[in-house]
Amino acid sequence: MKGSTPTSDGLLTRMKASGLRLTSERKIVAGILEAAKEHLDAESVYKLAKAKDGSVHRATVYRTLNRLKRLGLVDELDLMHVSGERHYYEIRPSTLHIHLVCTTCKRVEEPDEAFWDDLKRRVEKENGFSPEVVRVEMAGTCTACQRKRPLRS
Amino acid sequence: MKGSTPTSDGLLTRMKASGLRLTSERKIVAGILEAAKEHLDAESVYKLAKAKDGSVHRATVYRTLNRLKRLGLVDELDLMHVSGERHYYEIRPSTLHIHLVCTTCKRVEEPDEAFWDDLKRRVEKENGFSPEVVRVEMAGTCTACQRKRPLRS
DNA sequence: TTCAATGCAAATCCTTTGCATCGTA
DNA sequence: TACGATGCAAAGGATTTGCATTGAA
Repeated sequence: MKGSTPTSDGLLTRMKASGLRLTSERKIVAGILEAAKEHLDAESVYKLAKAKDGSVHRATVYRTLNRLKRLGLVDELDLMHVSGERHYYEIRPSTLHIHLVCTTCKRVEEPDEAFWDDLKRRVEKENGFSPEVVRVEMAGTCTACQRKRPLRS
Repeated sequence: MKGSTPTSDGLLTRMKASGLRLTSERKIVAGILEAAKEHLDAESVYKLAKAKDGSVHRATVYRTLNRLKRLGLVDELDLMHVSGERHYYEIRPSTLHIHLVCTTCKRVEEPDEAFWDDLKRRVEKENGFSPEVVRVEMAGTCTACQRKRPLRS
């Protein structure tokens, strides 16, 4: 995750702009999503929230994640199920998600967005499709794991 | 879905090659996946299977989909949750999925794979990552819906 | 003050599992 | 024939919902 690179305007600001009431529970959830250094599933968000304030209820976390998702402020990912059936939440980075998931070490890289413009232009030109949100997920082998296992085992 | 374009070798053939027993239930499920003209979730596959043979049990369908998924013969998609929380199953086309999901009419286009090589080469060169399976999902507006609503409503 | 958001607990939905039986290889 | 696959029913886990209460705007 880019996690600590605070996403543009701050999630809270955008939540407010979307007309959401900024309750203390929502502030906690937003904080967790912004600080996340790895992808978190709903249960993990709940546990972290509960650790900050024992009174936060699971249902509230689910409701909040759902609302954020429906507002398009947060996205739900499965990371191609490379490491299980869980679903992960992350702040919508802009319009583009790129995840390179290593099937060996399970680590997730998020490269820079160099080819986005190409991709977008191409799809617009060739398919007449105007993309708003783009998700690119690749499962494969990362540099480190390629070195460890240079030939097929 | 490309559905009716029978995927390379036929799913059944590849199931057999993977060492699976070809029971009548599995043949039914394979047939449904191959014939599908749209993306199907587990429940839909079950209903279609049940329609073909009333004795097919839901658990069998789930078990079969799971096994196919773990074998890499079938992929599970969420299509960016554009039209709900369901998960969809499709035969793994090769190594590449491209889905353009229209947020207005919910239709899913699957363009040809022109930019795949570029994308792959780029990721290999710039990130040292060697992709095996690639999923590109874009949510946006399709040609038809752009015409219907040329400016932002 | 008002209406959205929360906590709580029950309900629901989806998926998985244990076990006896069946059928493919 | 043997062992993997199925049907069935029950368990399990994740997520949602109704309702009374709380609290942000």
